[in-house]
Amino acid sequence: MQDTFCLSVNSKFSFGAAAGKERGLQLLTSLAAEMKSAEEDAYSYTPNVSLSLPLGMGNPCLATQYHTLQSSPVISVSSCHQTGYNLQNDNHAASGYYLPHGLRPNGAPALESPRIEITAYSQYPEDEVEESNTDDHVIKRGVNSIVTLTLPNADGYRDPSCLSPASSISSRSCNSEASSYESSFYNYDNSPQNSPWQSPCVSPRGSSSLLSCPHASGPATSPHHSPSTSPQIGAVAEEGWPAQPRGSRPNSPSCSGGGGGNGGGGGMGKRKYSFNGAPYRQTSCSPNQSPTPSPHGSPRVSVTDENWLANANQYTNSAIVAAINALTTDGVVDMGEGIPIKTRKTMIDHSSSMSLKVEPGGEDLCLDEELCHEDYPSRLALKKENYCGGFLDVPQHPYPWSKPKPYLSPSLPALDWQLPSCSGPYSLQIELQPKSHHRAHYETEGSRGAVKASSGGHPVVQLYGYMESEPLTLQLFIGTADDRLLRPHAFYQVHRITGKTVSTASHEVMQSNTKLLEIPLQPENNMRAIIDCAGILKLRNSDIELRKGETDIGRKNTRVRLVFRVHINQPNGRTVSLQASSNPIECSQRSAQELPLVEKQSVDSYPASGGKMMLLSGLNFLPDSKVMFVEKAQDGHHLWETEAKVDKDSVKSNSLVVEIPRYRNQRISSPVQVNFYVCNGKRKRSQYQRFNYLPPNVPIIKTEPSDEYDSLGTAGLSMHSKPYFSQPRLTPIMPVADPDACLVGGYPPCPPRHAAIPSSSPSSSPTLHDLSPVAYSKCLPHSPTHAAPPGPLVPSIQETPGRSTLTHPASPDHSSSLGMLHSQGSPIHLNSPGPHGFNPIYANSSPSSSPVSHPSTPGGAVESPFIQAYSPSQAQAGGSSPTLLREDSSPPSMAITVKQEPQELDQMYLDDVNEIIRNDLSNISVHTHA
DNA sequence: TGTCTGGAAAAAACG
DNA sequence: TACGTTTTTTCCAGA
Repeated sequence: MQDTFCLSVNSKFSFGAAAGKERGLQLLTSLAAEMKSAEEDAYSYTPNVSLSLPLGMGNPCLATQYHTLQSSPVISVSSCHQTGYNLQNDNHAASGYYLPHGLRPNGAPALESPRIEITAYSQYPEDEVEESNTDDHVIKRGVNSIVTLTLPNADGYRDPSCLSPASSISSRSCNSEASSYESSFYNYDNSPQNSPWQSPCVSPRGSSSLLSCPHASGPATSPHHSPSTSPQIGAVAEEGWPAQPRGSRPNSPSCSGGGGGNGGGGGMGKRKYSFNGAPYRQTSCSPNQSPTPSPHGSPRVSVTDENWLANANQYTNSAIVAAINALTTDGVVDMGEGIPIKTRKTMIDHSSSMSLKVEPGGEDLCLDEELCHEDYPSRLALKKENYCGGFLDVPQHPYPWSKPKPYLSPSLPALDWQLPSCSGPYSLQIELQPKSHHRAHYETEGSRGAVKASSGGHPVVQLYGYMESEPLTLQLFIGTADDRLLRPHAFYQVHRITGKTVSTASHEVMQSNTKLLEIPLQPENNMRAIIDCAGILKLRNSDIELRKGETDIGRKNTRVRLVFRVHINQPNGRTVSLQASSNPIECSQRSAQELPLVEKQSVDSYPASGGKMMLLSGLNFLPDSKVMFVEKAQDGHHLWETEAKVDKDSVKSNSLVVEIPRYRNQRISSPVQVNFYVCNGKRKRSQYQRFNYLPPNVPIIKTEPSDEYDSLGTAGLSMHSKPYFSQPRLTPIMPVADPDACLVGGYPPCPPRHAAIPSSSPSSSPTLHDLSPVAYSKCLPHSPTHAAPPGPLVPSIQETPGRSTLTHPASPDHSSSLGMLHSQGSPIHLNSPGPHGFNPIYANSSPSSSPVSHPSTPGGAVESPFIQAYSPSQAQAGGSSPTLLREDSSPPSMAITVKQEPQELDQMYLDDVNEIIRNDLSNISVHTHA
């Protein structure tokens, strides 16, 4: 940890030239020290707290502090948050709070060289590393706070409203980005107060113009180019980077940007865009240039929108917000963080013109930029000096109109926090799941359209239990679908689609480095939204991997999930935040065509004797497909593997019947969790699906989560929605970084909570969020209660004293280690039952509400199905209710079953990833100078 | 004309 | 280091 911090600090400072930096350093240093201890104690939390808040260490609930800060300007908890937010780090920040250092890199402090950071992180387990952004954040925050204090102004905010009408145009990344970055995006971080919605101002030029779409600038105007393409790169490429030699793909941002990457490529003539031409990179387009009319102008604000917008304020807490905002600006300092070094360098030169566009990875930049924009006046100075140090100078633009301050949600949970899908009377459900495959488009390509539903049409999301007349905003972002906790996907961004065929109004906003699509949920539509406005943009791996702090690798990391969130203000001032995530979506071209995908299974547990036929439904099954059952030890090595008998005669491309093999040990006394996968060839395997072998005497329980699948069921087999873990196994659970994590009160989680709710947080329901200043407090873990085993995540939600609960992403390690449950649908559910009071299961008042039932979701089941998963930690911890998660109806036995393996990773995935990471780390040095 | 798509070549990453 | 394979990214072209 220490190292990390140190590094961060240094790096940042190095960048930051700003005056006061030293001060900041000192502070940081001290903070770091504190944090460190804190971290030790509380994992990630520390960082956040640290900075400004002394609370710290001792304090169990950082979050609280954090929030507290909000209330008290001084501390600037909020600032931290915000800072984080502002910086892009929101997530991080947030996460940071909860996450241990290692978490995502995004937030990583700006190091001069990303590599360095990585190295530092390397210390930690992969997981940790990845997730850990926290530290950085912390630092940043600290820094920010320090620095920031001064900045306040929100004048400059961009008008969110302006956003991306372009999007429509949008398909093009440029636009999109532009929009997002420029107009559309709205960084929560940045602008806290106003909700973008509220101020729909349209920028005359279109914000985009400012940012300008790369297109214009781009030399080559290939249609494809997405202007926005990677901003950074673009900039870089165009100006800074001369053409690179082809062969090398840029690993470094530069490369990417440089285009070298591709551009480089081809000797062949295909890749036109090389640096020079690099269209996409063009992003660099000078704002001015942006030929593209900014979407802003776009009328997009429909009446509907307006209404919707009106709500925007919901979250706003004026005073606090204001304070926060002021603080927020700080983030500027860090802006550089997200940017790959090279890029930054380049950027420096470019300065203003480049501005907004950020590389994919650069989104950070974008954020930054936005930030810059927002506070422009004050910020600019900072930016350039500090953070930007040259990089992202954003041209100041003239936003004539006052920034719409988006509402900032200082208190809103970070995107990597795990939230429940239902709380109290509310239940957010995905009524219609997206197709399992959607080819994402690159910035260099045109849009590939909106994500479609498997049954045709588009995904549908509905909020149940909401009886108010005020419309709400549904947020959508692209999340991960791996074994770890659900978090924003670093390599994919949601892309706003507009056009004739799009019936749903949307609006882009940036939060942290993640683009969010905000969609109105209106009472007149029964709080139901058809998601026909969301496409998926693929960012180049090289761009993202170079990002500072980014530890995830993009290769083979092509599965994502649509993550929906809604924040409901309560009369008492609290906010209930719900989240539902879709089934995993394979976004690569090739994979979608060849890899088998198991979407549902008719049986998820059966006695060790086996013999029962299980129906699998999914995609790309072949007559030669094999189904392998595997049991792995916690250390990852195979304990047992056997090929199950596939009924060749019944094999269809979308369904397959397999006989459950006999387990190796017929005398198990407790359920044993194993995995199985479908294999079409050497490297063509599906992700692991979960399966539990039950002791002979245990009543068989079919876990069919839902009857829904029955329909599928051929032969009467009822299907479970996705494998528990399976694909996404992700997340669900949150490890709570701190066991003690506090939950915030709110509604009790979904009704059925078996688990007792922690007394401590009586009211807390994971879901709730308190906007109140105090709100997210983090609780430091003291309590083992949550059990999360030491590292492991606890599913959880935090409760802050009295506040809302959230789950945190577990620490990286944890995450990996965890078994997690994963709820495809809603991760949240999983939470640890016990301590936190979450229940895996929800009962919903709403019709379909219960997650479990999630009837609503056709796939609904899907969402919650996994529930079974439980958090290992819990299991281990014992304290928590073992129950866990079983969502379904799984038999009692299920409850017992806990997964023993905390984490089973998909080999294909994880193994590869791990290796890659290892390699990467080993090569870091190399890259560094490269 | 512009958006979507499917397909595939070229480049890069791996082993 | 060379080479084959796999994956990623860019282009092309048709609807």
